[in-house]
Amino acid sequence: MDSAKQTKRVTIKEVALHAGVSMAAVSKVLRNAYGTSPAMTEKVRASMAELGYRPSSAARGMRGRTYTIGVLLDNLRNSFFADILEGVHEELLDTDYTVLIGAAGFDPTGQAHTIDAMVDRRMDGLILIAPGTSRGEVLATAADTPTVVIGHHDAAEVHDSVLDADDMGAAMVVDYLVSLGHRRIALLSSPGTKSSQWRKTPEIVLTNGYLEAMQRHGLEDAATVVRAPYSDEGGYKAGLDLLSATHRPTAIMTGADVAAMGVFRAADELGLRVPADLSLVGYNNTALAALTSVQLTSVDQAGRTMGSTAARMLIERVEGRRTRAMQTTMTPSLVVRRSTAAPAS
Amino acid sequence: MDSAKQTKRVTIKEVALHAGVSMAAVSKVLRNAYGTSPAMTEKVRASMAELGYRPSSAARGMRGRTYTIGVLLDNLRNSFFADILEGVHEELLDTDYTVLIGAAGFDPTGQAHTIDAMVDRRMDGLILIAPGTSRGEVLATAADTPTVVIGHHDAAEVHDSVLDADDMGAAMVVDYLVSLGHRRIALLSSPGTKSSQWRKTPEIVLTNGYLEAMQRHGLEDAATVVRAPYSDEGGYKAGLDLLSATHRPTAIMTGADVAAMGVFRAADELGLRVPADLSLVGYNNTALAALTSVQLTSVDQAGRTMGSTAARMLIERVEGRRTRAMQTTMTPSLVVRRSTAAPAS
DNA sequence: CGAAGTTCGTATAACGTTATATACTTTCCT
DNA sequence: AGGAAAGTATATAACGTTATACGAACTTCG
Repeated sequence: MDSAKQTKRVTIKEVALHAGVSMAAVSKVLRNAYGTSPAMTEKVRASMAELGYRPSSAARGMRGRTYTIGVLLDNLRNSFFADILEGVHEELLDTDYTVLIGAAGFDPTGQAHTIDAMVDRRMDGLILIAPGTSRGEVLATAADTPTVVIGHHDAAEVHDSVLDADDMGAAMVVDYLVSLGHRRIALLSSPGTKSSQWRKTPEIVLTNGYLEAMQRHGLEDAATVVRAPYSDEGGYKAGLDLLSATHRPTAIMTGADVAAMGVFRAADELGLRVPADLSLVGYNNTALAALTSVQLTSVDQAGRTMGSTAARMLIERVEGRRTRAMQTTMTPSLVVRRSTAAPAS
Repeated sequence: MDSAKQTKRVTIKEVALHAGVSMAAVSKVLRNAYGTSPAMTEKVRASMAELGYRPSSAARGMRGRTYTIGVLLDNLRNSFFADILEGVHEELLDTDYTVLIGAAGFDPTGQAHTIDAMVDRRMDGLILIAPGTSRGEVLATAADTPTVVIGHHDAAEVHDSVLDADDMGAAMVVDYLVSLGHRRIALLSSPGTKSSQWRKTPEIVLTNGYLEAMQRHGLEDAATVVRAPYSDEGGYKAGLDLLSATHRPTAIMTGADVAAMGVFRAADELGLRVPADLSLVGYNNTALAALTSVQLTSVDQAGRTMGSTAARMLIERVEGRRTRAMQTTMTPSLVVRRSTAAPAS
């Protein structure tokens, strides 16, 4: 007699009994399936409400869907992901789907585990934000579960993609900085995962865009690319390296706002002022960049739109309204704030 | 012949066949249940590995557990939550449990939906971070599913709690500001949800701590409390109000770092410098506060420890090693940075 | 040496849904 | 009127696990 633990949940059977119909009928109403008269639907709905019926996702998952969408991301600190998530939620607000997020860390193994966990839970669809897992694993997963990959530019027949024209973004930054008079413009990009088989990760596309733009301006000799994790610490270390070199750059662009903050810290420590001594440009235009005390020039990626687009594409697939893979590319835009200026001559 | 869609998953049955044992035996090995010889365990494990077996969480959920822990939070932008999450992940790293996060928004209805969704999915345990849902709903959920509530100070027999001594935190801030010479110290706290039945939400406890401390210093007449959502926008509006009043405060403390950033923006717009004209104190000591260009004095809450503690308590309950409810209270500490100074005389 | 434990393994009934096959009514056309 | 087609509702076999009950083979011990 353990003080009435575990209140028994109402099942489809009891609803059927209460409404005076078969279990199959209740199931049909639940799924909006064909073969239900308005009268019966109404009756069943009423019984469900009265009894407080809630379908068991576990049981549903054994045969049909679970009405769950999984979102994989590496960490919660990058507020660009919060933008994307907002878009996903917005799109799925009035549907029966629930969004569950897996924060898998930066380690590819951990990410693979999380993806597996989502598949084990029979999630209906997956949104993978710049997964560090090998391409092969993602393709294998996507073969069985509808998947949208955000970030990577590699097209695939088996999954959909939403991405940002990062090459264009890089070019915009370089063009802008050159127009201010900068020539020694360095890029801080992410190291990426070794042998992940992705050929066009965001950082690779970004780097190519940067190099092409530098070349276009005849600045190929002034181009410098350093690799560091997109974090405050990563930006700090790379910033120290870059800024203590003999011919230090007059401008640094980073692949993420958070890394730019680390560069800022390094500059501060070396007694360099932004933007007087160093122009700094971030990427993603997160809330961080807009802070009064920060005012970081950044590239906006419309994360919210990317999220809602990904969600819409995913549901189309889940519900079988589309079988062909597709890619959506967003155009970035430059947001100029106070971290950039003409170089000291 | 749809190009071999849906690769058939390996089931317990096939593992049993391959290992030459019964399904029951495989299930036992899977659960580390009693009644398995080392030899058989080894054999089954080998078969599972060879066939690439993965248990179906849906099927498991129908009778036993799902090995899933759900974490409810309102939004992803508050990086204090990321700290908590890190602690949760850390604690659960070497276990079979997977953490799934629901970002439910600030709306109580949305949060209730998300909690229901987690229960529908038969999650083994729930961690609710300062839920805005009514206390009654939380108690009802906790009666069936092991639950840890983070933030709210209301004790309950049915769920565990992890909280921060917010009254002490407020007192520390007031004491410090008074020691600097401040007298007109305002508090910006969260509005909280109407009729949520929680009597001791973090913001209420914080406010009480603040009022008591002001009183202790004989400053009850100088006490001002304004309520605004913990967001940049909320802080901005409240900041404008406070700082454009005739007798404006010389110091403002906020219940969240992110709100302090909004106050900063308001001060900037009014031509007030921090800390010369206004001392500003945040709460949570998020990464935001530590940024070079921000340097916000804040109260550290040891979010990571709160997360790992919550996870440990939850697993104890899930695995039935404890049935009595318990509360853990953390002691906050003040981190002084450059946003506070003596008031201009 | 037989009774009473242990230990290890098996058979099988749940668990709560979905989807397929089927039966019974109507409605719609010649 | 007669038969096909369309519309409704039902019965029931999965789905992949877990947990209980039970049986068989060993030990232990008085």
